[in-house]
Amino acid sequence: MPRNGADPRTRILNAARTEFATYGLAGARIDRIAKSASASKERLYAYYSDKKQLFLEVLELNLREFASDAVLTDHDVPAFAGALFDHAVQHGDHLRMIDWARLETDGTWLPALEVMLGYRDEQVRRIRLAQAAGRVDASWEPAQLMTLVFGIASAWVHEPGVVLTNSGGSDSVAIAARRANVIRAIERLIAPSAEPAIN
Amino acid sequence: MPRNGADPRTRILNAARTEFATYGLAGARIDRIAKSASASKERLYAYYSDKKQLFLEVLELNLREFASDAVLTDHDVPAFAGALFDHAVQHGDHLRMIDWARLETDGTWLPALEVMLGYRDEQVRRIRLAQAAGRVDASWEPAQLMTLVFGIASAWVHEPGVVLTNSGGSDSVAIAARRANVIRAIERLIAPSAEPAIN
DNA sequence: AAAACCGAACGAACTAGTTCGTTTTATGTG
DNA sequence: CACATAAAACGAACTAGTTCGTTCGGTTTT
Repeated sequence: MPRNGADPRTRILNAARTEFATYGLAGARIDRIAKSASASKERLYAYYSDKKQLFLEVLELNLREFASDAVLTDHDVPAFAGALFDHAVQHGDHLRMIDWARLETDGTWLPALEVMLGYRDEQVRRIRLAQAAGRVDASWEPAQLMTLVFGIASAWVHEPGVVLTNSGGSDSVAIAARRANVIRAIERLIAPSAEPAIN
Repeated sequence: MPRNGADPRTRILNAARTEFATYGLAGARIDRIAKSASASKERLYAYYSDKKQLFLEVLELNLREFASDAVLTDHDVPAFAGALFDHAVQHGDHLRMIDWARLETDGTWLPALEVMLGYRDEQVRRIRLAQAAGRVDASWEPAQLMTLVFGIASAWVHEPGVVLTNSGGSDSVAIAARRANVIRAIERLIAPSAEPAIN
């Protein structure tokens, strides 16, 4: 855990990332972060004013990486969903942080999430383009479809049974199967057809 | 909040339900529960040995209500998804509790979740029946489809953008639109023989 | 009278954040 | 290269506040 050649500031930030992702804002321990970063609390508070601010810094960082990692390109929504799924698998921390932020929040903070909103709106815009290109059924309301894609890509992260028991396994075979199911689900969702209209 | 004519034990349990759903295990305050239940801490610890045990009691109760509320019947998976969605809307607490339990857990507890596993397995079995009845595409692996249905039905609960900002509104019109989208998504998923089964 | 209940106080353990003396590292100068 | 000086970092103790769980005398209910 201590393998961090970087300067204390980054060491602390990295330690905070796993600490907050694991225990949340309330459950995280400042001393544990400092120790795991091989740094002193004195340094921690020299760089970050607050426990909460450090938490928000981590959250924003995660959201930023998330946003730059999974982007809808070439009107290819299934591939986009696949990228979302892969990101969720490889960076489980990011999803956890988002959940922590959602649960531990009064609704009274907007600092980091403009990142998320900008990202979301951009992808929604691209869904609209994919619809114009005939790659996605036009009867979907873009923003709603976006939410569905997110929900499907992260279904295995939030599913109560699998998740609470650690059952279902995390071996690469099972993961590949899930990924294939995600792709297939999305393909079925977006397949253009002669269906009635919306809302 | 304090209007509870019941005996202290149930008053405490009810207060604990909203407290834990709101703040989680670590964030919940015993004094707040007691006060909100118009009971004394002395009574609380007379009935419940532990903060954690009270939390688990609440969780199990929620899972039980959840399991009896949304059941797959008549091979009608879209209706099942609708029921899941409705339950998520009307009992947001239950979903939050599940998320809290997932996040705040080391993986070292099985007390309450046998409820969830039994429920899950039963619904999976019914999906299999729906497939046999030709109402659901047989090429889906039942358990995987189950997870997808859950993910779709609760997509708006977990979607980062909507959820972190409280945007998107919770008016009945928006909710109805979401519900319709859930149904439509499921219908597209399960539609039999959309794929090349050759012949 | 006995049991259930309240209210208030208390102890012990934790924890965020601060302070301060000491040590290490970086930097510049002769 | 040697050396001085300042900034950066460490470590450990300390403050102040919070919170779980307990205890106990008094009050209401049965």
